[in-house]
Amino acid sequence: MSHVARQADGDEKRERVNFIEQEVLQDLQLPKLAGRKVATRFPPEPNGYLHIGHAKSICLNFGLAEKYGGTCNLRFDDTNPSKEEQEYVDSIQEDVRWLGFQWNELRYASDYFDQLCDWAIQLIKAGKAYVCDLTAEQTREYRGTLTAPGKNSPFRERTVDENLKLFAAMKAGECADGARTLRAKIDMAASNINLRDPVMYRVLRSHHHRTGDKWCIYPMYDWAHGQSDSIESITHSICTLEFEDHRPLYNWYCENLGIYHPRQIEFARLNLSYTVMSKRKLLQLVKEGHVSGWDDPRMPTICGMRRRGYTPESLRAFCDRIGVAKFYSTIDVTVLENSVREHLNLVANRVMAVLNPLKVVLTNYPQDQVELMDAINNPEDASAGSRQVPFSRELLIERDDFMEDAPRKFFRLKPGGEVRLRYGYIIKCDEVVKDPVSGEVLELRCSYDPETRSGDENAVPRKVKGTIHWVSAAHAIKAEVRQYDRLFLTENPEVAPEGENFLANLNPDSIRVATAYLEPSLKEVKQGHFQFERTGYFCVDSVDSTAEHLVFNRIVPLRDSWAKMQEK
RNA sequence: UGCCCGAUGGUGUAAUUGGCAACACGGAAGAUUCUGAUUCUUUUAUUCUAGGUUCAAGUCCUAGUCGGGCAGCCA
Repeated sequence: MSHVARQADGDEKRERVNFIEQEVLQDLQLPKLAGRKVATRFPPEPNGYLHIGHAKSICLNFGLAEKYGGTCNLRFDDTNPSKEEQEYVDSIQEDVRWLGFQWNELRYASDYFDQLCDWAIQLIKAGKAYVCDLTAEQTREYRGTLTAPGKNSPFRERTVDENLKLFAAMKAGECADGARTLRAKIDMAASNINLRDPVMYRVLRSHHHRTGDKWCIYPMYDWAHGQSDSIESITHSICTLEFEDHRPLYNWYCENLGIYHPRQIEFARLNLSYTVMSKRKLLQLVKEGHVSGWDDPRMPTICGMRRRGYTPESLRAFCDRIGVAKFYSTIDVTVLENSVREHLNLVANRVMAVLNPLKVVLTNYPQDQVELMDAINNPEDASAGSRQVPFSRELLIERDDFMEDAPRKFFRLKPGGEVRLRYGYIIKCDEVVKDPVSGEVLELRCSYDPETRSGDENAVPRKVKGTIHWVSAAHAIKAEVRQYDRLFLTENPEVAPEGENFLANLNPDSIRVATAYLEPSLKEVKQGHFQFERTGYFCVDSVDSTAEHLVFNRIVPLRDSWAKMQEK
């Protein structure tokens, strides 16, 4: 009912759309786009794994198409074979699908290499492109600086015929790598450096993951991207802010080629606190073994988050929540974590698991008796049903749930105190057994109140302040539990002490492995997300967990207001 | 001493395009609770600076401040 009310409420409110969506909606009214639906593309370079920053772009591009009945292509920007690999092509497709999106068409910039080449010849013939023999270093010198204009290349005024001939030679493999380039003839004095006769083609002998050894010249990003968009009839080419300066060039190519001209719109890429996002740094973490791989659950990669147990729904909700703007902002990781909790709370079945055990003996409970207690699987979802959990004389509880010298506000077990065992009985702590030497608490001897069985209609309605989870010692199954924490200690890992880099900020305690005791219902589990009651959300590790050796990853802990209180 | 872009509560984004600054998250307080979870209620706090235009400016103009991007044959 409240759901309906909320919806009705929402209908009355103006829908909030980001600035890109606004522009798109307006553009669609233009005569140029008459009768057209929005068409976007997600254009990753296959030189690394996708991360949460890409998820923002994916949600934006695919989301826009989805929302307005348009289309979104997945296009690999594979114009630089020296850095690109099939492995990445595969993982990117898997990640996009996993996020819940379907591309209209799967394309590659390399699909357009022939067309691009024809267009280059067209520009040469129009006197708008020339072959340049300057070395890379000379090219840089001639380009000028941010404050000083460049000067024309001595090869700038070659004749059309000569350019045609030389470009053919480049293409035919008659030039050494780096010996020549094809450049657009624009303006060496332009205040925008991208317009100072940008390189269109470089000579590069490198095996391409799709075209093999067919080409020895490869187009630059700027020369490929806009035309690829144009070929695919993209209406809106959405990219990150660093390409803002490239927009005039994007436009120049489309205009001078006289081809359909999509509109490029830029937005600020995502920054997350306590993590790094650059491909170079992520690669370094992997290569140097600071993490176990691209899919290490501590990585901000999509595959890392997937293995960690984050759900596509939560990632999409997160991307929705952070909005889209041109302001370069940093989102606090807790926003991500809260999105994850929000979804998991709805879908994750509850189970009981003890991470740090303390033995409890119920002295007045019959020696060999075992009761099966009914436990609700998910209070948020009645259809999830219930299960039975064995209860017996010897139990394991969480060590943190007992305190010998407890403060007033401590609602859990203390000497002489009472607590409810979740789905069990109320018990009273009668005796604390300690190691005479170390003083360590070895076990608790308690008595249970047989009149207080959970769910029993005849039970006496007693209330106690606290409820704790437990497992039956004899029935519990062991599992390895990996409790993850943030990979970096500092909010912005890029800021490192003098002479050091981001690695100095690595959290040495970002993974903590423990042996946990789980209720037996988890015995045959192979996959899935669970809430370990009162502890956190956990998932079966997709890589290392086996029937003989269960491994769980902590996705995210539950909110803990007790811990927060203690901090004060 | 170039060009381009940006600046709204603690954080992130809105503001019907010049008309009462709002939404979410977080924080705080409380209620409910057999999870110190969830849920619910209440509450907190905002337009970078200085001028100008206007009945009216977060929005327009001018200047400044601060932040970011750009000098790959990377994307």
